[in-house]
Amino acid sequence: MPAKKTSKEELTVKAMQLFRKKGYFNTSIKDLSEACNIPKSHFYYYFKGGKVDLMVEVLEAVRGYFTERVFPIATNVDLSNEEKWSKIAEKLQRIFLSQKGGCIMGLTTLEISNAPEKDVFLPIIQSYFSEMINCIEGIYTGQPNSRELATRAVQDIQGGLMLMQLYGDSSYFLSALERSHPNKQGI
Amino acid sequence: MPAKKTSKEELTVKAMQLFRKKGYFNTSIKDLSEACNIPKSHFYYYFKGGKVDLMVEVLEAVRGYFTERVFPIATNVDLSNEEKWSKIAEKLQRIFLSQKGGCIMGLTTLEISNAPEKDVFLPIIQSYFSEMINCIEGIYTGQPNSRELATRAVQDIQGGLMLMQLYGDSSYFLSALERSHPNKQGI
DNA sequence: GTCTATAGCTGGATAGAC
DNA sequence: GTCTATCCAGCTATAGAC
Repeated sequence: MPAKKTSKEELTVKAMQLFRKKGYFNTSIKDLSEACNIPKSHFYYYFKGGKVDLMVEVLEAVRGYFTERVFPIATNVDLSNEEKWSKIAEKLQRIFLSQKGGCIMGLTTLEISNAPEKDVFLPIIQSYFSEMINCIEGIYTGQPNSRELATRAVQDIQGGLMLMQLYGDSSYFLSALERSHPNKQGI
Repeated sequence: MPAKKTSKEELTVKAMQLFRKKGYFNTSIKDLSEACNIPKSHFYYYFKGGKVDLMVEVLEAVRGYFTERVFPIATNVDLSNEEKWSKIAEKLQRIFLSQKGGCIMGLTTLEISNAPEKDVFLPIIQSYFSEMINCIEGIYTGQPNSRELATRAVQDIQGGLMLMQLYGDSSYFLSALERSHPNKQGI
């Protein structure tokens, strides 16, 4: 395992934590370098395109994590829909409650959607949310309007993450998870 | 009507539009001054506390608008719950679809909730969302769990505004409004 | 690959003329 | 009240030694 690869991954993880907490525009390369105990210029060695390049790497890493570790749960044929959901809900709780800060995808969307960087960042985030909606839709099999229910679940969760940040109270997020349980989707 | 008051209001409105589109950290005093065709220093005459002070004024103006013009619809005794909701939904559509940009309250929450400015900004936004939840709860009278349903509606709408920004498609927001109709809250 | 040093610019904010 | 001029801190990014 080459040292380069390891270091770049470490920087990406640290950057993710900071972007998630403080947002893209309010996180400076100086903040990052101090959090990593390296000189600022080191970032420009690994991320030739500067801050934008770094953010792309971060967003793709987050999306990749969900694509590989979270969303595939929905296609596991050995699990019932209830089991799939409880496993996914557990993962989401670990991800969004384990550290301060909210959802980097939601925050970046709002920060960036009217800025020049949108052309680079938004496509990655769009894939992320499309995959998430598809994932949940797969768990709502049998419902005639499974697509709308899945979209609603994602919106509810995303709004819950926002109110969680606002009031410092995780119950908004947790309630959204409960409401999104496949057992509760009957109309 | 003194000239001072008028000018300050104009600056506040322009600032609101920019903050809503670009966010707090990515909007500079220079951006604002160019949008208003005045020198930068002019802002510091009206808003002694600088950018923070200006943002407080903006957030309070937005909150004030909803408190005076939107939320009172829910307590109008001449209207049925359906009528109340359709009037409120109409207002929300005018507010959130008439111009580019999303919800300044949601964006600011996520941008600021781990920054020093949170102590000044978040209380105003908290009042705004608490009033909104109360407002919708008042329309869900008769439902045993009206509070949870109202909270869900706010989260759904807020998530819808986010996906609207992300995909450039207002149907996420509009679907949330439809789902939040008091007629559809039976369990 | 990792560092120091610094360029070059833009940020928020202020002083002071008018 | 409104302007010009300016300060200084902070930013991204690069050059170049080691």
